[in-house]
Amino acid sequence: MKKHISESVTRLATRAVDLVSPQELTAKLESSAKEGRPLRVKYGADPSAPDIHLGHVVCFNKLREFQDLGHTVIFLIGDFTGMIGDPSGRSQTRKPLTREQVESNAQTYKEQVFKILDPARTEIRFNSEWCFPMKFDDVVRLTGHVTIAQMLARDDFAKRYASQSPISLVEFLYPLIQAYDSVMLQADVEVGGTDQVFNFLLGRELQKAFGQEPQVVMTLPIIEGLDGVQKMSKSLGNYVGVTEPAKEIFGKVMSVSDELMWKYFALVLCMPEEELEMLQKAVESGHRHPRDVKDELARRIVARFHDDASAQKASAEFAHVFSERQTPTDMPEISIPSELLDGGSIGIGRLLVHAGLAGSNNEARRLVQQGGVRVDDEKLTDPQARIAIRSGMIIKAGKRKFAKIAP
RNA sequence: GGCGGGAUACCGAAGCGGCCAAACGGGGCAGACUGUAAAUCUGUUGGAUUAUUCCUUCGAAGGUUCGAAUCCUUCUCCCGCCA
Repeated sequence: MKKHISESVTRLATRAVDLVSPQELTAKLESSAKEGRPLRVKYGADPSAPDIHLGHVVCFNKLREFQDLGHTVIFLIGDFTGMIGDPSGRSQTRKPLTREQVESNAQTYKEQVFKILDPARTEIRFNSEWCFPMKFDDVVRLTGHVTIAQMLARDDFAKRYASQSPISLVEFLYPLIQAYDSVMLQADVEVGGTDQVFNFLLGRELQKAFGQEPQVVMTLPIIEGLDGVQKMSKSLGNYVGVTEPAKEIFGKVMSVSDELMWKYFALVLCMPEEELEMLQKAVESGHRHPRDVKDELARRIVARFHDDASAQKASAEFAHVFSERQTPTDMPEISIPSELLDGGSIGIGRLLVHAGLAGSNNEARRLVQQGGVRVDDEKLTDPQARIAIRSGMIIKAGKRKFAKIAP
């Protein structure tokens, strides 16, 4: 029994960046086992970004581990915060949401989250439940638990304060709300990215103030997105969404840099440490080509969110298009309205724009001048060229954009 | 309440009467290379136009000038400092 629990702790602590504290986690697991009461593991979600991507998956994997040990995940949707937005208007990503938007986002979340989490052991909650009924005196009393010095302990606040950048009072309130959520949920554990440590720790403080046993805080690494530098996020557009088509997921993963792919193996696929090291050694020694390893990564990720067959297909198609430079097996078909045609032909610029392969005539011209356009595999260099339209004709713009003239 | 600083293209940031569709960096796109949509290097990056050129863009509205992102007026918003 004891041994069993220490194994659980070891397993749960794997790849966690912070764990406050292993002793407390052990104690909680013990009392959970003794009382037959599953732990309440909190995960807070932003209500405005319902596209779950690989960055979230890192945390969900961990939550799933808790579930596999019989514990309950409380998936908290921060709809209160979402509906208030950021009144200071500093952050464009924080536009106030309506009730309807929140609900439809929650629905989307459910569909996506259960690709990883076990619905039977997941509780979905909204913080508007307790935030909206609060009276102003409740709020003021809540603020009494925290000092400015504590707030300024948070790294980004400290930096901004030092550099005389603005810090809105609302921004002080958000961590407080998050912390209060932990109180209301009586969370035993809170899991999230490393950027959340401060907020999670504040949760502990507040729980203590409310006479609760403080939650165990567990943070996981943040993975960089496709650009390899910034954290994966929807607003930066460098993400791989779990509901994207197999082809897209595959291609996006293939565009991850060689160094970064290891992180994906570790955190998205939860590859055991020893296996990961072996793989890395195999690449370093030249036994395996990084491209092939990345292909494996991409296939496994696709298989996880779709299935093996789609993964194989995506891989084959990728090789077909990018390694062998063949045209893809399927591509969007376009038809040219007769009013755009002049004697059965059309200017290349207009054609590219119409096909959605270029955003403007100027862009189309640039594309042609740079040698990025091929019609039926023949490179065009003259931006003024006129194309005699023929059904089945294939237009290629850049490396990966294709269109076919409809019959 | 007093004083000062600022608002520039997707983002950051120069420019401070004409050579400014606007330096530079990031990002994006394209090309070369590659068993990768990695890395690296190169080019490109408002719109219309075959081109000459024209149109929109430097917080908003007016004004000065042959000519304004650049000067003046008013306005809006943001930030800091002191109280």
